[in-house]
Amino acid sequence: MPLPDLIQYIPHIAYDSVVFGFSKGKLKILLMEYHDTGWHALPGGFVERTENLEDAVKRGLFERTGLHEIYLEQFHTFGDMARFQPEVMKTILEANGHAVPDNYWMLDRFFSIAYYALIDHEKVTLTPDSLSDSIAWYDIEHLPDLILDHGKIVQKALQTLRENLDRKLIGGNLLPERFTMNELQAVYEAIMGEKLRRTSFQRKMLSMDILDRHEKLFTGKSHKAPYLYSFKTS
Amino acid sequence: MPLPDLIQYIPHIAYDSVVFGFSKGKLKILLMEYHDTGWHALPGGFVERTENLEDAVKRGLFERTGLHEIYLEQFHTFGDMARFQPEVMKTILEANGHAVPDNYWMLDRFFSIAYYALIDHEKVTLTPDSLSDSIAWYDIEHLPDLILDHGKIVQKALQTLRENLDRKLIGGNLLPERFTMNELQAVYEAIMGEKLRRTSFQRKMLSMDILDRHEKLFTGKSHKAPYLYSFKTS
DNA sequence: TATTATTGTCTCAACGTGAAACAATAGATT
DNA sequence: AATCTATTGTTTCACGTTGAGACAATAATA
Repeated sequence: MPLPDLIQYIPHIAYDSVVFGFSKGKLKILLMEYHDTGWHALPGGFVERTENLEDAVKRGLFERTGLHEIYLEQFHTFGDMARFQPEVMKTILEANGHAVPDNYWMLDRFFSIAYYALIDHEKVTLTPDSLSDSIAWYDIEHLPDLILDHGKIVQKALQTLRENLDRKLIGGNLLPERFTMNELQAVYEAIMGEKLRRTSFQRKMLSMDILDRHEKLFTGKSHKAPYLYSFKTS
Repeated sequence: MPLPDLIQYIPHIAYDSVVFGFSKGKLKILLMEYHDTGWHALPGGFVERTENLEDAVKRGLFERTGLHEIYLEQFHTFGDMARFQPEVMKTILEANGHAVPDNYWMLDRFFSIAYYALIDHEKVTLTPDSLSDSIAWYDIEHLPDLILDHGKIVQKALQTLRENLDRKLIGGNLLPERFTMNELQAVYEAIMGEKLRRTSFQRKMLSMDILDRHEKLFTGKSHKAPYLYSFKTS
């Protein structure tokens, strides 16, 4: 596979996405691992010459997760000189067997527009890109070191997610269509990083009139069965 | 004055700033008016090759307002194809007597990183740039039509400012060092676009323990004199 | 039938806010 | 000097929200 040609992309502009998922009670994000280097990075990409910015991000997410309809929110653009480290990209490309000219466009200074996405962990089919050995879920509390300023990007994403959690009622995007109140509470706790009071949480969620209550979920355990809920579509 | 050379700037990347001020009970923003065309636009600019993004924005704000220390917050990056209208910039440049080559870099597609700033209206010394007849304050409720998507940028700035107003306690940045409770309330009302209850507002502000109370302000009017307040520096 | 674990609901106290009353006071009027 | 007017600072009361805990309901087991 040859090096991508600059002609189809806009130079100096990239995006990075922080894709949140929820599994086994933990909040996780998607990370790529590049060939040989062992370096980890956020899934990102470039914008085509005639493509809307947000369409580029959606295209990249679809290629890696197989999902088309994704909850997506832009949260910050990173443009410090400190993130200009051409030797990082050069090393990654060379580890893939490419001969990289010194003036190759991917070695230029880039501004990265960062988005976070919320997806149902169960629905994704992960596909690495050509430069990567893997794309996989990593527990938000035990992340490996990330290249460039990607660690800072993750922290800012998490901060923004926390600030938006109540205001935008987005927690449900991390769960399947139907879920128990306990599962929803676990999502909120994983995002906020703190325990919440069961009764207050339930009362608050129900009083907001955003949930539909469905049938009970019988798990086989010897106790009262919880109801299943879904978010109202209207 | 010759056309700026691309060499010193990063192509495809611009910033726009929504500078809020408060005067005569009204919330205002700064707009440029370009020579001849009569077109209005947000004050913006480009990022130098080795300059941090935020430093570029501060540089532009200093050139136009004379202020160095400014409350500044990034809120969104605009990257739709719909904002790619090279004939707009071409018309502006030609109205300034420039001969514009078809491939001139300022006619390319640009991504604009938008910031809002809060400043004390009394402290600014306004200076137009070389392409503009004027830079002046415009009442947020009576803005002229703006070029490209600058109207949308203003609306998004205002929305973000409203969302951040209570959470970040930023209203004071629009006032002088010392102010009365009534003036602070007027700022909040102008931003939120609604009247607030005097007693609740006062109680809330005082209970947050963010204000220092100073001497009274005697205006000569025949009624009780209000105290002056300032935001705690700590 | 009793037990256990968990869920759904209710109660009460503490707190925050809207609405209104009340108290204080700088200058004008008499 | 006493009174009046307009505005500011404070207090009170009603009401809604939330934390903390009690209580009721129930699915499977002993």
